[in-house]
This record gives sequence, C-alpha cells and structure tokens, in this order.
Amino acid sequence: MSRYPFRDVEARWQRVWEERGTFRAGTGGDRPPYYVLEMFPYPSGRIHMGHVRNYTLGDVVARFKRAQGFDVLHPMGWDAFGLPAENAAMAKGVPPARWTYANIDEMRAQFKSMGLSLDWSREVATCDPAYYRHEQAMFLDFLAAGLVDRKESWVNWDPVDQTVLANEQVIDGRGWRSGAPVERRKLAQWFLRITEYSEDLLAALERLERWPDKVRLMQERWIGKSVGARVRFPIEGRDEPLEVFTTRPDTLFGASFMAIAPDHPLSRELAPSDPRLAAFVEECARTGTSEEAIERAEKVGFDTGLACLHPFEDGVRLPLYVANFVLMEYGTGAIFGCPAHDQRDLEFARRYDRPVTPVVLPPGEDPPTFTIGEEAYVGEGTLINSGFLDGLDVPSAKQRVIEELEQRGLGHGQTTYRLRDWGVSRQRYWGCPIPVIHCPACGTVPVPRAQLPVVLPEDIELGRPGNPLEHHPTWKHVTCPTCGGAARRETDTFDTFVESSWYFLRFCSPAAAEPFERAAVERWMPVDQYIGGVEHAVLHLLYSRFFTRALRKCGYLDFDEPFAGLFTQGMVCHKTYRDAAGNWLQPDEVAEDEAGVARALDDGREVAIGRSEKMSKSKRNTIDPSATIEAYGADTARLFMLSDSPPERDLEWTEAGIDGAWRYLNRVWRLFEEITSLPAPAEQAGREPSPEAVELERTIHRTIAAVSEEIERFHFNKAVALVRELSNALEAFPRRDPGAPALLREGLTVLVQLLGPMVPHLAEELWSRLGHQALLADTAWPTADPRRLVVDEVTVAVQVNGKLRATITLPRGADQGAATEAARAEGTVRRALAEKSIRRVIYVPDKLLNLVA
RNA sequence: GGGGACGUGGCGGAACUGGUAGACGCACGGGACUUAAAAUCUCGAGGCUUCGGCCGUGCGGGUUCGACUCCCGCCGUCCCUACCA
Repeated sequence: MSRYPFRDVEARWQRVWEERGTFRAGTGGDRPPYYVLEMFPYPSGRIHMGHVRNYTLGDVVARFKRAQGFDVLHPMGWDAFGLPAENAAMAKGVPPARWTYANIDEMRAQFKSMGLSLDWSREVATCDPAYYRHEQAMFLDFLAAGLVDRKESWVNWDPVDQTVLANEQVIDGRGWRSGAPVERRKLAQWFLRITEYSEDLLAALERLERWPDKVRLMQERWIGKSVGARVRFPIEGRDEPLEVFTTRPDTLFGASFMAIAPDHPLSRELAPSDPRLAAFVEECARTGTSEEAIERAEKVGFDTGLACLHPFEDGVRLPLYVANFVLMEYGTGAIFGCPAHDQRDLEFARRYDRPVTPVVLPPGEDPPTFTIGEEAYVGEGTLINSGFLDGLDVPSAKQRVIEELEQRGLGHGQTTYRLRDWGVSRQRYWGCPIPVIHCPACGTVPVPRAQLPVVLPEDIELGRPGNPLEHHPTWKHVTCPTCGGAARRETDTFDTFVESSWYFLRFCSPAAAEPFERAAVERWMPVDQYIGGVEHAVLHLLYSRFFTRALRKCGYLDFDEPFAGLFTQGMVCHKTYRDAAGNWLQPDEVAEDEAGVARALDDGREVAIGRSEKMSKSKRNTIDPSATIEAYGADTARLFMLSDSPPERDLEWTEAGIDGAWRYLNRVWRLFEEITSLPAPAEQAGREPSPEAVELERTIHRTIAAVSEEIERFHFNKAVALVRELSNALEAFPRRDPGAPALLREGLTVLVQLLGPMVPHLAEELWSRLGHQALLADTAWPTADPRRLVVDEVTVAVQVNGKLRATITLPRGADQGAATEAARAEGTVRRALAEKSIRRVIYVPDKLLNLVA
C-alpha cells in the first residue's frame, strides 16, 4: 500500500502538458470552438482562495468541454493597472511597473502549480503598451463616432495630497492617507456615452438566457427605466417655467407643492441673495448624500416664496420649496409634490401643512369617506378630483394627461433612465493615458494615430503629492498636432474598467497588430462560459456589454453581447478569531480543542470564534493556497473546492474538508493498485454475468450519464458525490466474481476519466499507468451505453393512504394488478389495511403504488 | 424603506417537472489490524418507542391519494440597494 506521490506526479504532468502544448487553443482542426473564461485577476501579489475556486470551476468546464470534442479557448491574463501599484510604489519605493510585473511572475507560477488547462501562449497584461495602444485607438474611434463626451463632474479632492480620491479612499469624509477632510471639486472629465444604449442594454437582458436572473435583475435596476412625463410649470413672476419629471402624471391634480434639489440651478440662482437659503443648501450638502443616514434624515424644505401655477387648474398656486430629498442627479432635479400618492411627498406635506387631496380612489372605497392617513396610496384605482381625468383608471389617465399636456404645449411623454454616462477619467499615474492633447488655440485635439501608443513615462516622482503625470518635467508638454503650437497632453488616465471591457476580445488573437483579428473574434466570440464573482454583476459586466456595442458601431465587430453564458460563484469563507483585546488572529495562530474552545498558540489565551465570513486580510481569516498546495497538492485543493458546496453558494474552508479530499485521492490510488494487480481475467466465453456484475455495469454507465449531466449544469458537488459512489461500488464488488478483473478494470478506466476535469494530475497519472499512450487530456469523454442502463427489476414504494409501508421488487413494467397483488402479500401492508377495503389505487409504474382505503 | 437568496440530522449538503426525505462527505461511536498510536479496513447511526409503530424538512394554515417541493399568512438569517419623483 503506497501513498499517492503528488509532488512528482503533479510536476511531471504539468511539464508534459506544457511541453506538448496540450492546451493551445485553435489547434483542434475543425472541432467546434468553445470559449471558457474566468474573470482575469488583478496582480495584487499572491493568489487567494477565491482565485483557486474561480479557476478550478473554470478548469472543470474547460477540460470537460475539451474531452467532449471542442476546440477550447481558455486563456489567462492580468488586469494590471490600478491604484494598489501606486500605493505600493509610495510605501516601498518600487516603481509601479516593476511591482506589477513581479506580482505577475509570482502569481503565474502559483497558477501553474494548480494544473489549470490554460493556453499560456495568449497571456496578456493590460499595462503593456502593446495592449493599451489599441485601447487608445478605440477611444479615438469612439470620439469620432460621437460616443465620447467631455463634461464637468464632481470629484473627491484631497487638499493635502493634492489628488483625486476614489470613493473607497474616502473614509468618514476624510482622505484615507492624509486624514484631511475631503473637498468636492468640479473637474472637466471624459465620459463614455453608455446612456446612448440604455434601452438596448435593458431590452437585450431578456435574451441573455444563460445569465443568472439575479444579475439580470441587478442590471435592470441599475439601468432604472422610468416611463412618465415631463411637465412645465409656469413660475409666478418669472419667464422660465420649472421643468419636472414624473412617473405619475395622472396624479397632477393632487399636486400641492413644488420642490427642487438644493443644487438645482434655480436654487443656486436664489441662494446668493438669500442667506437663509444659502445656509439651508449648505446644511443639505453636509448630510451624507449616499449613506443610509438618508433613511433617518427627515424630509425638510425651505420655502423660496416663489410659487408655480397648476397647468390645468386656474388660480391654484403651488409653493416652491428647496427640499433635501430631491436629487439633482435624477430627472430634472425638480418635482411636483402629490402627498396623497407618494410617501415622501406625504411626509413633507404633513410637516409643512400642505393639503392632501386624494385623486386616485382605491377599488371599493367611496369618495366622501376615503381619506389619506399616515400612508400614501400608491395602488390602482379610479381618478377623482381631477377635472377631465375623473373616472379613468390610472393607465388611461396617464395616457390622457400626456395627450393634453402635449396639446397645450405644457409637456410631453418621456422615458428616463437612472443609468449615468460612464466617467472614465482618473487623475492617476498607473493607468492607460487618454490620447488627447489640449491646445490653447485648437481646443481638444486627438493624438494622431501614428503617434500611438501614448506611453507612460517611467522616470516619475512618486513621493510627491499629486498626479506624477501632472508634475513630470516634460511628458505633458507637446506641440499641437494641428497648429504646431505649444500644447498640453492630457494627464488623466482611464478607469481600469476600460481595460477589462475588451480583454476577452484580445485573447482571441493576442499577438495581432490590430486590436484583434476579425476572423479570430468571429470564431471564438461570444464567450460561451464566463465565470466570476457576483460583485461584478453591474459595473464590469455592464461596461463590457456597452463596449462591445460601441465597438460594433465603430465597425470592429458584428455582435452586441460579449458573454453568452455567465456563472457567478460564491465566496470562500472561514471562521474568524479575535482575542479579548480585539485583535484578529490568523487560523494558523489558533488551535481549537475538542470542546470547541479556541486558544492562541503563542500564549494560550482564549480567543473568541466568530462566524464564517469571506476571507479577508482585515479579519485575517485567510488561508494561503500555496501552503495547501505545498502540503497536499493541487488536486486536493481542487477537489475540496468542488466537493460539498454548490459552486454558486459560499464555501467554508475547513482543514477537515481538505483532509477528506486528500484521503479520497489516496483511496483512488490504492483502488487502482489493487485492481490492476488482480490476476488476468479468466476465459469466460459464453458465461452469463452474475447479477452483481450486471448491477456494477449499470452503475458504471449510469454514473457516466449522471456526471456528464451534473457538470453540464454546474452541479460539481453532485458530480463529485457520484464519482465517489462509483468508487464505493468498485471497492465493494466481490473480487471472487468471475467477471471481476475485466469489469473492475472497465470501471476504473471510467472512474479515471470522470475524475479528469476535477483532479487532472492524478487522473493523468493513472491513465498512463493503465497503459494508455495518449494523454487523458487528449482523450474523448466516455459515453453511457443506453443498453447497459436497462434494468429488469425495479423497487416500487408501496403506500397505504399516502404513508410508506413497504417496498417491493417487481419486474420492470409490471401492471397495476401484479403490483397490488405483490403489495398485499407484505405483512406491513396487510396490517395497515386491516379490515378496510381498498377504495382507490394510484399506480405510478416502476415507482410507486398507493392504496387508498 | 425597496429588492433578492436562503431556512432539511451535530455539520456541509442530496432529493429531476409533487411520488421511498437525509445521496455523498465531514464529525462521531463500536470492531479489526498494531506493543501503542497514526494510517487503513469494517460496521452503525434523524428523533422517540410499550418494538406494533409514532413524529420529523423554520412556524401556522390550505390544496392533493401523496407536499422539502405548490398556494396563503407569519418568523428568522444573509446579500444587494438606497429619498429615482
């Protein structure tokens, strides 16, 4: 009995696969293409368990599809631009590029130790000018196609570090590094016009059938379509009317006040001459605009003294407030308040004593008795108190009022979206330079294509506050390509989501002189199976959908959707440990005894065990994958990732689970040794196989069918369970059976094949030891023989009045009479029936018999 | 506040479109091997039981011959979202 020598085995097969170029894509002749992609990693330093899970899941798909006869594209690259490189540079004095490439080398080696079936010849790093030059060219095309905008936008400004902060760098209103209170500043920035595609991005979601409903729903809500009307309200004593967007134009007759956002142009116009208003506006700016503090914040307003006139009711004046709950970013930044049918408006009206007039009567209510209490009525009903709308239902009233508004020139039907244009400017060094030049004479001028790429300078000063590109001595000083005069290079770089919006296209032809070869993209795209975390449900996945459309508009390609199938996996979790002083402890600093008490290993103090949470550096509940791979091998780690927890759910990492996986691999190893050392099969021509042999044969073929099905459906945990059942069956099969040597060998062969996608090294080793010349990785997936699945005896459940009383064995396809007769012979059935006569029989052939007495 | 997911043994989880609840594994207990331990093998196991059975899928109802599965009403946990007019 020997132990599975994983170290030798894993190293050997990794080398063989690499030497033979086994996983090169596009070498499959006329095999159909299949593109499997996991979201590419940010090279942060070392891989974490989330990566292990993500890439293991993808590798199962890739290897399975490959065995099924597909030419599989399974590439890997690096999402290599981003803030952490700049931070590391400042903290350690290493240039961002060097830091990034060192991390890539480290992580590449770690991934290689996992035995992933990746085509490494297609590796791409987004920080490579050979990659980002194409992005710059695309941007210029987008610019020419009218898909780019330059407009003012708010940023978080750190006055000490002289830099723009990302939202996640603002902690409690202060810069994370300097601790200085963050200011809001307006800066001219570049935007990609994703809103051009709002409707299309929304409508096409319906056709993404292989995406999780959850993700589609999140995108739908993010796009946030509202159908309604734009209405102009004349303002007393002013020429310009107030424009309002509403989804409930039907409730126009219920209006009792108007409100505008604190930063609405009208409010800004009035504030300078009204100190009390100015103070109110400032107060609003101070309360958190995005926190859940909003929930607690009361609805307050400031009466401007102005009033709007009701568009349909002469003489009705609607006082105009500046209100803290109206957002400038949505609609027109102004609303009409209809308290009876909107909860926020109701709270506001109660506070400022505005009338609450119901205009929609719920079904079953009477006009004289129906009143609004503490809750606004938002349901369907019949219009009342509404002039020409009276008697209509809500949808008809909406339609009717819009017609009327349009006729009178007071407004029109309108659809708005919550989706905003995508701001891509970042005032950062470690990103792709935006290829434009600002000329005092000619304005904004695109960098001529011949001058691409605009490469990041390497001689930068990082210690100093501010953007290194901004204070680099020469980089930004250029001559205008149009007039030849002195001009300034754009010093902003792209949001890193731009790189990740098209990398999947680059993988199709990573060495091409153009961004991608059309033929390659046509062959591989869209990605058949994309796999990643649900945290990218909106941004990355929506940007990529937009980017693909924008590329289509510019003639790069011919389709809209980059990802045909999407799978979002759960997180890898671990218990947390915290001592009395509140310090987090790493799992390897703690020991748990049998009573479930955890103690620190250094001084034995007791530590509290917290619930299992996503592995994170801050809670120190991480496990280093390399340590696991070192100690147990990649296959053990992979098998553990696939066992037990369904891939979409969170997985709790446990030492016991790793142990279990490791033990199973050894069990397979021993089973192999035992079976292959059985004496050669005896001559048994013409002999009938034993019932056990028939049964095992059936199990083998049933398992092939079931495992294939479960892998297809991403039920990898069930696939593992089925494989284990097969090995249990092989272990239990009587060795004395005359058919044993041949049959066990057949079962073992199938077992090894089914294990291939999950634990490729062990499987490849055993495959070769079974005497196969070809690699398992090059071997076709087994197929279940339907003839060997046939059973001639079935177990039928027998119920009396719906309760299970017995199970009986019947020939397959037995009729109801035979089944009933056999059931009546069972003691438990007779007893349950007692003296009662059977009133009704329900018979599901080969499955169940229910006798109703 | 809105949206979503989930709730099954001590634990992770099975149970296809309503048809034998608890597959597979972890932990556990008994036994074998061993001087001993580890490893391995093997057997056992939802709970209760007067050994006939009875009760069991968060709780309470309902539909059905039959409900983890469908319907109604609750409770709980987690995730996402945040005044969207």
